[in-house]
Amino acid sequence: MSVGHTEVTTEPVVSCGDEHEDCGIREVLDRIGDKWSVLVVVELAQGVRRFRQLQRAVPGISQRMLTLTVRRLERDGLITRTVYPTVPPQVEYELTAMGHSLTHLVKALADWSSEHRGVISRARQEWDAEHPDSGIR
Amino acid sequence: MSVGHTEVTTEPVVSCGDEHEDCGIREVLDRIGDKWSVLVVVELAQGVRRFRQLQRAVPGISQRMLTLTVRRLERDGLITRTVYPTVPPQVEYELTAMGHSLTHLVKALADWSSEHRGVISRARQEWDAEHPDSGIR
DNA sequence: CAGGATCCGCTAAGATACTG
DNA sequence: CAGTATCTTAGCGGATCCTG
Repeated sequence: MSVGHTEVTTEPVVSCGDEHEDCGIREVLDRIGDKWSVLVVVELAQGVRRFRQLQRAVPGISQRMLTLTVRRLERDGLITRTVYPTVPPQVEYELTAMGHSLTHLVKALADWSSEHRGVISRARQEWDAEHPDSGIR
Repeated sequence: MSVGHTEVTTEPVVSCGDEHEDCGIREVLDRIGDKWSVLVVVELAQGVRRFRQLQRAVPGISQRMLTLTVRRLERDGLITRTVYPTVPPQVEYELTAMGHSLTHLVKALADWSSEHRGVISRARQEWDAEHPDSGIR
């Protein structure tokens, strides 16, 4: 076995050898990679929430987007939607068991983010300084 | 303290109490939540790759999208771009240390995905059956 | 309160052609 | 090979109005 060749390749953590090409990563990202899903999930991690409560908890989200977001999360079995036939109507959203398990993943994301936020920010500034008008942003 | 009130609230895994509102989750998702970044990172987790190698390894990506993707990853300090002034030109992309750490996160995503893929798929079929023409997909 | 229905602008992303 | 430049399109997401 030849030495001298300094190729590190730090052990393939993701070999992606299971599926035809992309693991199932894209499947997850297609669900939580959008603008709002994670924020809704994070809020629901605190407990049961009603529609308006969610909208207030996630500033900037429109009714339309909130509706679409909770519908998709419900469709995937990540949250439940309970309608109480009162007047005025009352609808409660709650994480399912799977939804809660997703919460752990979100925490991993948050942890990684807070750990590297500074480094990324500095790398970005440096890159922007070296590439003044690159169009990238 | 009253009992009787069955509110579970299964321990807030993500309390999100650090930042003003959304933790740093969106920051990560804005980087890897797009259509291609993760796939490129996964491929680079195998080792150093050249431009065309990456494009072949990620079927369906266009030159333009690959360029944009690697530029952004480079800007964020997740990969390095090394140009060898040969002819024809040769450019090598490689994960940085931070890029490799991101790899662990991606593995967590892949694991969660493969664990729940079945459940999600079934939940989705059931939902679609109950809501024939809802517009959601 | 909890949404459904519309209209509409913006940008991400694909296709194509060209360059050092 | 490794890109850049340009054009075009799809659809995400915002705003607004309306209903049970």
